[in-house]
Amino acid sequence: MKISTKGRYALTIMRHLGRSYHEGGYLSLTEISEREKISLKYLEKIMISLKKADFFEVQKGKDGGYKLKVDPKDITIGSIIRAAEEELDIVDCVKSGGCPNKNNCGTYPLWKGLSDEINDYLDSKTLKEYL
Amino acid sequence: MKISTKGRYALTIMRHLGRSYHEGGYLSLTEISEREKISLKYLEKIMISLKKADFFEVQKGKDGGYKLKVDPKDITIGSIIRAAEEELDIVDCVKSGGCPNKNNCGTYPLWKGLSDEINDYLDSKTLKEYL
DNA sequence: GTAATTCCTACTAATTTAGTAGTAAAATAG
DNA sequence: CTATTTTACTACTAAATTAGTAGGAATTAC
Repeated sequence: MKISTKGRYALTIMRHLGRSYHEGGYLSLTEISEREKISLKYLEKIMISLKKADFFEVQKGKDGGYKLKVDPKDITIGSIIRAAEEELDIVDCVKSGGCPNKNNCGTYPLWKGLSDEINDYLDSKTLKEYL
Repeated sequence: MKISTKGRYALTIMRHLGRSYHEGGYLSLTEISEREKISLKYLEKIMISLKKADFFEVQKGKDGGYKLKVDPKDITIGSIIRAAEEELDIVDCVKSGGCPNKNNCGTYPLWKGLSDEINDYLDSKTLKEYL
């Protein structure tokens, strides 16, 4: 049971963006790629997932990049990880539409409880706390 | 981020063993395999991991199998899952000897906190509660 | 001694995660 | 207006992990 590098790199991206939040300019993936020595192509791919969450404004072309449009104090770590990992559920049965037998399953409450625990924890932390 | 079938099947095995705890006899994997429609060979493999935890007495040969030597009320779900999954750590950096830079890492406390949260939750539940 | 069982070693298949490649489209500086 | 920089899109490959299978040796009850 692991948080994938995708999730961890997503947080890395968000931390860079978070740190430049008050400066106002755009930060490009090229820049983050160089600072972190992570391939630009891989960051681009992670960004595709991350964009679902609608955290940023995008500017193409020279001096372009991304900037946060939400204050880091209002972005939870959970929302970042969920966007990046597509699936943050500990077992398939807890996702919506998951198990048709959940009301009759001896272990469903266990996995549901764990899943809630994880999500609550990650939602209790904000990006600001980890800049 | 998922609990693997290995972990879930390990719990399935332990639930069967837990339910027959007070009868005292041995329960074979063949029997569990038939009840649950899970391949015997796969259950055997999972049992190899599970045995590390020293939960049972083993009897080879006819009418043999496994029986718990620890009361289900004293077995935590965490101890089962950790035995089965080899690695219950959310990121590599939290395992012992993990990251050499942990004291200087901006996100180590996040992952460590999450990891502790998960383990504490699973250790707060006993097998008895899920028979 | 035979049937049922665990124990041991090795292998294969399937799935997921990680990472790369190439190009198109947009935006801007100059 | 054009060269450059950047995101956006599509498709692929490689590596690692997870899931599952196969065959037989050792042990035990009857």
